[in-house]
Formats: sequence, structure tokens, C-alpha cells
Amino acid sequence: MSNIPPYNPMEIESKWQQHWEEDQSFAAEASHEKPKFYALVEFPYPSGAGMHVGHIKAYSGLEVVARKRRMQGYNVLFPMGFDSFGLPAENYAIKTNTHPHIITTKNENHFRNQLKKIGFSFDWSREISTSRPDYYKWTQWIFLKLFENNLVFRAKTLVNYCPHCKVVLSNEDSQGGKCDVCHSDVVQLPKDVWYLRITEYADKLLEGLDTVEYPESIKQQQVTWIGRSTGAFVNFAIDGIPEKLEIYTTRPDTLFGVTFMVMAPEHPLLDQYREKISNWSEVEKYRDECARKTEFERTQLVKDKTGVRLEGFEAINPVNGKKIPVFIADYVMMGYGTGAIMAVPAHDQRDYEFAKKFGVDIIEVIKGGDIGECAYTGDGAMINSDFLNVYDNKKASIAAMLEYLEEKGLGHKGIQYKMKDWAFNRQRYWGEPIPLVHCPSCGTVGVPYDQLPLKLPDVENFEPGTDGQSPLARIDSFVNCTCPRCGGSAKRETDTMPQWAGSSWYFLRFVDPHNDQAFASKDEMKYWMPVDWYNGGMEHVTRHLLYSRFWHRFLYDIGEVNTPEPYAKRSYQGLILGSDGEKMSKSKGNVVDPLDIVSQYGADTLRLYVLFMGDYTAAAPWNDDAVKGCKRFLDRIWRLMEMLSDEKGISADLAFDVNSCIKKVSEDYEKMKYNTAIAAMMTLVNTFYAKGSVTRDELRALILLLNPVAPHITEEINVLCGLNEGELLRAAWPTYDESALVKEMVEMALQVNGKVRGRIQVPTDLKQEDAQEYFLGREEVRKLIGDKTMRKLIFVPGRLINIVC
RNA sequence: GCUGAUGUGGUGGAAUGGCAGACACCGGGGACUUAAAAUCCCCUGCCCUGACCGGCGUGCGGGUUCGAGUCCCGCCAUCAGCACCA
Repeated sequence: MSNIPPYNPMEIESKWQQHWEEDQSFAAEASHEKPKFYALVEFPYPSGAGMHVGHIKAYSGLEVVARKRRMQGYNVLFPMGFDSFGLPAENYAIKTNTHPHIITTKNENHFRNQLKKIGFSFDWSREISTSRPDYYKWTQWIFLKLFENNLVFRAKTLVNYCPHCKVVLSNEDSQGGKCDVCHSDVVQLPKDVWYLRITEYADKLLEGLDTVEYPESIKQQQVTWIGRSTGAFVNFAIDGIPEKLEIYTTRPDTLFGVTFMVMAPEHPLLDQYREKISNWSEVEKYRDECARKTEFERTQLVKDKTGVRLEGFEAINPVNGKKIPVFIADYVMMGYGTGAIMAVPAHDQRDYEFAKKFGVDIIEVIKGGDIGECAYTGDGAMINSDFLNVYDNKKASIAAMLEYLEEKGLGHKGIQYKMKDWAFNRQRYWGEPIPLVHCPSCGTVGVPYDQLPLKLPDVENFEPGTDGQSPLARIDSFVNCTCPRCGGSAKRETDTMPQWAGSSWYFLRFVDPHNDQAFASKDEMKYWMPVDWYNGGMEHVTRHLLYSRFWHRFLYDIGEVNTPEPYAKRSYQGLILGSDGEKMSKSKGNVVDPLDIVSQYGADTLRLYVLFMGDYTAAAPWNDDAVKGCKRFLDRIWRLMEMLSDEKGISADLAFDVNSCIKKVSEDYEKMKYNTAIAAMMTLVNTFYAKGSVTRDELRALILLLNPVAPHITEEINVLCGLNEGELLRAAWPTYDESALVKEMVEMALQVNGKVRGRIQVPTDLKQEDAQEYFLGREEVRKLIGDKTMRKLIFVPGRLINIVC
């Protein structure tokens, strides 16, 4: 073929992108006739910095699958939008005194343009943004449904508070005691907070994991985060006070080994009965010390147990009536169980260390360890335990003790979760207003559905109040309202929802984004849901992924959606590190701007590179030279046009190569093994070069396979050579000829005692039973055996023969 | 400490228990060129050798197997998540 223009990515990419936009090439079809495929990638927060190469990798994975599915005849929904509420826009607003709405719109436009320059096949007609009123109307609607169903409650408890951001954080947002936004130390403050009762859904969230296709690491992380344990609540009487001290234990079998009790320093019973405690000043001093300790100190001081004995408090072990001392110590947390424990030093290492330090008795109740050395947590025969002494294992003695406790009314079975309820309000401006009204006579009342959306009012000053109030609290016209129930004067809730609210249901909006009667029509949900394949980052596993499963399961329970789980399958991508092997960050100066790569090499090279750089799920450092290698590969493909022959069909000598490449690429895309799929195509191109020519159908097969990864160059080659009628994006995905995958002769390794000694050409259809005779007849085999006697011959068809002497 | 993952050339990484290092990067050599770039071809795990032959090699130590990067047991290291959770 003559007159081939040079490969000019800039020119052909913008040409095709413009065509796709005008043609609406990637809009999902309205008809529900075809089989559907809903591919979802986590929509971005539209930050001012624009796109990161990490976004490109995160989206490219399912981009390939989505394009392949279209070619396979599916109706594909591959949507994109913006998770646009959040602190960075607000902080920037404070700094520049610009409305966050303006900043957000500008950033969204920037992001959208950048995404289009990569050539992603998103359906832009369905774009959503969580900060637009027609979207957050429905976020508020779902919140009201949660409220109606008693899954929203207000409580004054110790909460995670970030003094820098001046905001209350959920447990999920303050992992490791650090604020997720600014990474400063989070402090514990008593505060009135709105909670969503996610713990009510703990079991459903656990059970749901058995029905979905998530990687084991993700399932495990969610299981750990939910942290379900079974045990017993037991009441201990305290001498001289009417109330019982309730504890939670997973080891009721060790009750006879209890020699003391420990309460969290913040336990409310202490204040209630302070006059009973003769060393109260010591208690107060210890409480102060604990409150001042940072999270870091608390975790670093694990070895050294501290605490104070409560003078005047004595507890009674309910199973044997023994009097035991009571302590406060900060190794017991107020936030888990009941904030008090029974201590069994013989069989719990923490209790053991505490007992050693404070000189408390240690009573062994399970045989098997050496309690002179350390606590024994294993299984064994019961001793010193009255009626339990007949048992020789945990399971049986726990069952027996539970029966006893319930019969005597001393306690009962119980379940505990490490997961806490979701602290849901933020004292900030740029979020969904919580649609609740505080009425002096009716209490808390939901805003009527027909008044949604409750719009975010304009404010002059976005700075949070020093009194821990949201900026909305300063807008009298917003705050003062009438009670929807009694019509009397009332005040609005002024806090807003957290970052994670809008993203907890966005996948539902995509199926019907312009509906103003419902968040989505039942009909569209029935067709599109669940999401068939969802890809995103590991950092969202204990937040977004858990929160959205919770909301969706709730909507299922009240009959609003048709599937219990939102995502049938979830995958994740590995990080792209800087070329120095460190995490990319502005301060390290190792950030790669994807648009720089696009302008230098083209979007196809960038897409190819992020998928070729290694295992999709593993972290890998950026390498500029390897990017050039990817460009080189596309150049080589372009130049294949120079060696295009007029021949049709696939030539006999390449039938195996072409067909096995089709098979490999088709399978590898499904397994997200993009790197090996691309390697297979590189091998095929090398084969074409070695031969020096390529037929039209051979080239056609190659560009069809490569099209999902590098759509621009392949569409251009198709047009220049007229290989395929119509655009590749609508062409049928190539199929392979099974018979072409079988060669007549195959090379096998020749091993002696497991060591490779040579290679041998063998007919492919050689049978196991004929193998010995065949090989012993071959001279190279006899030579290898020499005068040794063959004891055994291992024959693995197509692979090797191993002669054991 | 618990849970999950990972450990392979100078580098990124391939390999249903069956020829370790596919594919690519870097490096070396050659062709083309006045020259350079680009391109094309060849070499490229380590040791020995002029070359062949050979030996050693998948974090470490054992084991199972005709055969182990892959399976089992015990370590070490790295990454991620959880963590005084009773």
C-alpha cells in the first residue's frame, strides 16, 4: 500500500473523539432487548489538580471490557459523573472567597475535557454530579426514608473530632486516629451527633458477601472491619450499690477464673457513685492522664499496663460469690462492649500483665499452659470450675455456662461488632443539607418529600463556626422555619451530610439519570441492576463500598430496589508509583501528568502503557522509557500498513499464531490480565515483521483485538485500509478457529531424571500407550539413556518426556 | 499481635505441578546514513570456556513428587488492612 501518512496521534485522536461525541457513539441504548452489561468505575472527586495517572489506570481496565462487550453485542452502560461535594472545594472557597459551586463547575469541566482526551467510552449523556440539586434531592429523599425507618438517631457520645477541619468524623474517616482529610490527630470529644444505624445491618452486610464476586482480600477486610464476635453479657453485683455492672465476654467458660474487673476510665457508673469511691481524686487524676494521651501514645504504651484500683468498690463473681477488686484502666475502651470487662489473668494475656503488675490472684481454669510464664489461651480440660470441670473443651463449657447463666438470670448470649454506627453529620457548608427540622413541641421532624430538594443556601462566609456549628447556622432565613407537622415556629438542622452520602447510591441514578419522579424507575433498575462489574481502589473498601452496600440493602428491604446487593463483581487496580518507587506526591515532585503523556505520545500510548506496565492489581513504578516502548509498538502497528498484501484470509503458516492470539487476548481481557494480552499482540506483530507481510484479514484481526486498548489508531488504520465495513467499535469481536490451534508436530522437552537434555519434534496426536515404543526408537533418546536401564517413562502430551533411570 | 497479599535477571514483569525468565525497558553489537535521530536485524540470568559441553539459579531451611517458582511444614523480609475489641 502506498501513500501512508505518518502516524500522527494528535490529529487522529482529536478527529475520532470529535466523531464519537457528535455520533453519541457510547450512549447506552434505550431499548431493553439486548443483554445488558453495566460496567462501573468509581466516579472522581473533581479536584482542582485535574486528572492523575491513577484515574487513567482505574478507568482503563473496565474501559477495555466495556468496549469488548459492545463488540460482543451487549447493550453497555458505562457511565461517568462527579462526586463533587467535599472539603477540598470548601477549603479552597475559604481561601479564595469563591463559591464552591463555581469552583466545582470549573473543575468538572476541566475533568470532563481531560477524560474525553483519553478517549474513554463513557456515556456522557448520563453524567451526574452529587452537588447538583436535582441529584441531592434524592440523596435527601433516601435519608428521609432511613429516618422514617428508625435508622437515624441522635446521641451524645464521645466522637472523633478533627480540630483542624473543625468537623466530627466517622470511625471510617478517622482510621488510625488520623483525620482522613488533613491527617492531623483526631481527638475524642463528647458531642451530639446524628448516627445512621449501620450496625443494624452488620449481619446482612456479612451474609451478602457470600453472594457476590469480590476478591478475597476485599471480603476479608470488610469482615474484619465489621468485626462480629459472639459471647455473653454477664451482670456482676457491686457491694453497696443497687446497680449491676454489665460486662461482655467471648469466654464465659472462664468465669470461675475471674479475679478482678476493669472499667473504662470514662465509664458513667463512676460518676454516678463517686461518693462510694474513697480514692476519687486518684481516679480523676488518672482520667485526666488518659484524656491527654494521643492515639500514638496509647498504642505505643501497649507493654505497660496502667490503672487505678477503686477503693470502696468490690464486685461479686456471680458464679461463685467471691469478692473481687475493681479497677479502671485505659486498656478497656468505652466504645466496645459495655465498657467494662471481667478479667481472667490465667487465660488472657492483657489481664495477665495487669494482674502481675497490680498483684492480683491468677487462677487457672483450663489445663494445658504454664501460667507461671504467660496466659494460656488454648483449649483444654476445665479445672477449678465447679460444674464445668467435667468438660475438656471450650465449645462445650461455653455452651454449659451460657445455659447456666440464662437459667439463673445472671446473663445472656450476645453479639458484638467492632463496627460502630455511622456518624453522619458534618459541621461544614459544602454538603447535602440534612432535611430535618427541630420543633419545640413535635421534636425532630423530617422535611416533607414535596419540599425536596432542601437547597443549600448561599452564604457570605464559608468558614466553620468556632462554636462547632456549620456556616449554615448563621443564616437566619435558612434556620428559622415552620414545623411541617404543627405549623409552629421551628429551626432547621444546620449540619450537612458527609462526603460519602452522594456516592452511596450513585450507581442507581446512572440507570435513569433524568427522572424527576423517582431516583430511578423500577423498569430501568430491573433491566440494568445489579452493576455487573465495579472497579475501584482498595482505599474505599471500609467506607464507600460498605456504606453503599448498606444503603442499597436498606432500599431493598423497603422495596425500592430489586437486588439485595448493588455490585455483582468488584475488582481493584494497583497504585501507580512515581519513577522513584515512592507514592506520587507533589512534595516529592514525582507526579506524572497524564495530559503531558497524551500531548507527547498520544492517548493510545498512555492507555496501552498503564495496562501493559504489569499486573493490573499490583503497584508498579512509572517508567518513561517503557512509555516510549509502547509508542514504538503502535508505530510498528502503523507501519504494518506498508507490508499489507492483497491476500485475503489468514495464511496457513500464521493460522496458529493468529488464532491463538485471538484466544489469548479474548480470555485475558476478561481476567484483567491486560499485560499478557498486550504481550500476545506484540508477539503477533513480531511474527508479521519476521515474515515481512501481513494479509488484510490478519491485520483486521489484530486491530479488532487491540481496539479496546487503543481505539483511535485502530479505527484510523481501518479507515485507511478499508479492512472492516463500518467502525470497529461496532464490529463483531473476532472468534478463533479451534482446529487451527492444533499443530501437526509439536516440540517437546526431553528430560532424564527431571533435567532437560534436549528437544524433540513429535506428532501432536501421539498417544500415551504408543509413547514408549516411539521414543525408544529415536536415536537421540537412546543416546541419552546410554547403558543405563530405563525404569520409567513419563509422557506429558505436548510438553515433555521424562526418562527415569 | 491478628488478617490478607507479595518475594523470579540490571528494571517492569511471564509461566493449568511439566522446557524458568514470555513480552517490554535498559545495555551491547551490526545494517542503513556524510553524520545523528528514527528504523531494521542480532546478542543480553549468573559461573566456567575461545566456542561447544557443563555447572548454578525463582527470599531462607526442610518435605512430598519422575518432576516444585507453583503443593505441604518451619523461618525471614516487604506491602496493605485491623489492633489493649474483652
